[in-house]
Amino acid sequence: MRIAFLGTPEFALPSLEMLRTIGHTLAVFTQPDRPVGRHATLTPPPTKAYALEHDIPVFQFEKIRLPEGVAALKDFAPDLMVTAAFGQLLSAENLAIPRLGCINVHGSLLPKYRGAAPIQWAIIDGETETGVTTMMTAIGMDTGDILLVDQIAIDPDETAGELFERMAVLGAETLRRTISALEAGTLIRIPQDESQATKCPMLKKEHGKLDFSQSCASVHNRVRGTNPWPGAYAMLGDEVLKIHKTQKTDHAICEEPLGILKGSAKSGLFVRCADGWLEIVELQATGGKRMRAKDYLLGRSLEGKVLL
RNA sequence: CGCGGGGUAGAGCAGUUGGUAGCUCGUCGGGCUCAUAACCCGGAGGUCGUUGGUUCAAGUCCAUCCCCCGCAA
Repeated sequence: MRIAFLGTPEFALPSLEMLRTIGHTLAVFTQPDRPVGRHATLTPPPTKAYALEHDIPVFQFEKIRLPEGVAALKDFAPDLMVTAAFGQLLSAENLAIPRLGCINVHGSLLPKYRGAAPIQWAIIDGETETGVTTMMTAIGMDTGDILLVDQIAIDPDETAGELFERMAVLGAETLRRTISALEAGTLIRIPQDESQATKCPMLKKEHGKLDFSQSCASVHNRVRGTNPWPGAYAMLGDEVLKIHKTQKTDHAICEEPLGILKGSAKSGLFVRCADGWLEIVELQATGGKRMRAKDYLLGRSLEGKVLL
C-alpha cells in the first residue's frame, strides 16, 4: 500500500520502522525543524531523520490543513494515512484524501486520556494500567472509532520516559495488527463511549512543580510522570532544585513542616510530604549536573531547609 | 553573538585582601564493638579544564579556547 505517515517524535519511530520493514510505500509528513537546545540549533524531528536515512520522502508543513499540505498529500495519493503523535489537527479535507481513511495510534485506553500527553498523565494520576489504542482518525481530539486495543501494566516506579519506550514498541505492534485486519477486511469500528471520556492537557513546565502538601504517592507519581520532560522541581530559597527520582519510605512522621528536608550523605535525603517522608534519590541544583542526592550532600547540607 | 552558573584527589564541595592546596565521603592498612548510616588511629591519591600574560610569587588577577549545566526559546 501507499501510506502517508504523519508523525513527529520518538513515539512514532517504531511504527514508522514497522511500516517500512513490511514494505509499504511511504511518505513522511512531519512538523518543521524546530530550534532546540541552548543555542537554539534547528533540529529535525526524529521521524524526519529516520526517513532521510532510509530514502523515504519527507514533507514538512506548519499546518497540513492549509492548501499546500493538502496538495502534497493528494500528490502522494496514499491508500491509507497513519498518524502517530503528529502534533497537528487534521481537516476533513485531509481525512478524505486516502481511500482507506486515516488510522491514529494513541497512547492511552480511549476514551480516557484523550489529548497530547496521555502517557505522562496516566502516571501522574497513579494509574496502574494503560495501553495503546488504534482508531479511525476523526475531526475531534482523539474522538474517532476504536479499532484495536493493547493493554500494558505500569510499573509503580516507572518513569514516563521508560513507559514511553515500551508503549512506542507496543504501538507499532498494535498498528501492525490493525493494518493487517484492515487488509483482511475484519476490522470492527467501535464508537467511543463519550460518557467515559477524559481529556489531558499538553504538558507544560509548570506541571513539573511539586506540591508537598500532597501525599508521598502523589509527589512520587508527579516526579516519574514528568521525567524526563518537563522534569519535576521545587524551589529551594530562590533557586530551582530539580528532582529526578524519588522513592517511598516508611519513616515515621511527627509535626514537621511540609517540604522540610532531612538526611545526610550516608542516610540519603528526605522531604516531608502530607502523609510521610519521601526519599529524594536523584536531584540537580541550578547550574549543576544531575547527581545522586547522597553525592550532593557530601559537599553541602540541606538539613532543615524547606522546599516550596 | 539571547541571559546566567560552573570546571580544585575516585565522588560532592571549600579555598578569605595573590604567599608550598583543605573538608565530607569513598579507598587502603590497623584497632575497637553483640551490633551499626557507628567510632578511633594511620596511609595513598591533585602539574587546581586549555594556552598564553601580569608578578619575586597565580587555584586566586587578565586574555583566549575547550567542556558541563540552569533559564529562555
